[in-house]
Amino acid sequence: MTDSTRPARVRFAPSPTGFLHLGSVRTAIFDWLFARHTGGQFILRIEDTDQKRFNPESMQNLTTGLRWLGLQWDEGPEVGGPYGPYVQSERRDIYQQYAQQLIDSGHAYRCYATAEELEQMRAEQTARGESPGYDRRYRWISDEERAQLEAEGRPSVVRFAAPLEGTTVVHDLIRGDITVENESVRDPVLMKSDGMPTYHLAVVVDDHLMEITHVLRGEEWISSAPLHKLLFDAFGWEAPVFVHLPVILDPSGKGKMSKRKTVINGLEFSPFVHDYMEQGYLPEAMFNFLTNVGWSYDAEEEIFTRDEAVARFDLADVNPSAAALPFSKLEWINGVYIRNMDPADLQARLVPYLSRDLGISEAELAADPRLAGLVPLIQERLKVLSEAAEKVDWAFKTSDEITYPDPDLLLGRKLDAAQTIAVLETGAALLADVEPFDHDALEAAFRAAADAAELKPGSFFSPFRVAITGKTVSPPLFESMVVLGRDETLARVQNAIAALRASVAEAVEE
RNA sequence: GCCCCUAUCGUCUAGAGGACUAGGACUCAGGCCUUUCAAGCCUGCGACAGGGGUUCGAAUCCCCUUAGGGGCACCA
Repeated sequence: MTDSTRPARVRFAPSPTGFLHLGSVRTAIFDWLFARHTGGQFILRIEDTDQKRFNPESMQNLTTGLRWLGLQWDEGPEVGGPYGPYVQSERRDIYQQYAQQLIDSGHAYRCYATAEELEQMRAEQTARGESPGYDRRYRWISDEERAQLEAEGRPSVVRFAAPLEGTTVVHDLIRGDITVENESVRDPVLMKSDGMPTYHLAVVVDDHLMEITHVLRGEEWISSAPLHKLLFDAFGWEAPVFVHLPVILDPSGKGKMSKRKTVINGLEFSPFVHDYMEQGYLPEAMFNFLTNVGWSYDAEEEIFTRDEAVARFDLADVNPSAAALPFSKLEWINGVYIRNMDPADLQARLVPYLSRDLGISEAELAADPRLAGLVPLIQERLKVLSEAAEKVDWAFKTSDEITYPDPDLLLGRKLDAAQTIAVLETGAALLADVEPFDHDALEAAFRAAADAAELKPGSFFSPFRVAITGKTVSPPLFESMVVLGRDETLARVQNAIAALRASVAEAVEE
């Protein structure tokens, strides 16, 4: 159990270098859940101190993705807050001030090593079989040497003067104590020569200034946690609680999930949130799915609402071991959410996808009575919203656009072309006369006809399915007929009869 | 190479020394239902990495081994 009585301040601190990644989102979800659980704040901070890698497009991608998932931040870009600015590149002066404070107190120093010099140093270390790391060569130079280098105008960075002896113990909320020899902290760079801070300085200064109580981040940060602890100590600040979340593994189980799409056994997996938006995953399903990786609601239930998760979430219950995302479960969960939706809601959510895939304007679709009839028919058959088009496209075509390139598909089970034509003609007569033209009347009439013809329903019905939709797999038959209406249904059946006759004639000629 | 983290079915997980013949979910296989496809229902396959301790008793605590993962930048 974590102390849930005190409101926590947690931050999600991505760097805007690419598209929003599922691994990042899982961290953001845990941040959000913990903030809500404790009645605290969820803060968004942009870590854009690497000017070379900054990608302006990714800001939009990030905020869109977070909002899609319902992870609205309480403080941060676009919404402001009392601890701003929340974009690190706008906080340059703050970091410079704190770096100077560290230099003044003897906890940091300027280093004048060039990139080439450092590269050579590492090469030599590796050649000697030593582990590569800065050898502190500028830590103990004399004041005269320092003055000389400054006078020459040599560019410099600010490095942390790490303790040379002893050990540092970082307590991680889900992993316990992590102990590291201070000697292994090799005076990392705090301020780069361009005047920007490195992650290490910026994160410590900002987490302190923004009064962050719990630092949630990926386990790839474990190795720098002792450095951060040491920095908090050097400033004389109290460190926040560290929580290193398990990394998300590649679906293949090999290594961290990559930052690009991967193909495994012919299936494509994307690590980017926007791809799931596009495919028609529901944000609430995605949220539910991701929440179950590294944390669990209880021993039995895997489907739960956001509020239920907020009520139970506790960082102390997070599982420390790395996990691959179980994508087959995502499909299942999404299907569950779709099935549980109010049909009117589903219809509204389907409109943008159908509009895109069918080439019909959203306004036109929304007003089309066929859509309302179709949605309940496909609701339990949908795994993702983007599948809808292929399931209902036939309804939006004209009878001429339904073609039968392979007329044999029209054939009922164990029926030849002549028998199938007879079936279709029987059905056509029923379709012309049945009253009312609704599901029950149609089913009754067709079942009676199948009986009379001494055919199994499946074998009698299937020619109509293909005639009407052009496909062997479709939504339920009679409901589909009702959506089309009597005239359109009849026209398609007649076209199918004609297609079969033509194919019989062709076969005779040969 | 060095440092650190982790280890339960194929995958995601439950498990806080006795409630474990190790539970759930997804996937897969079989069956039922059925106008196709789904959905639903039932059944099945399937795991405590290995070895030492501690203890009356270990999936659970300790150690070693092994395996997997992360890190060793003027990137985050």
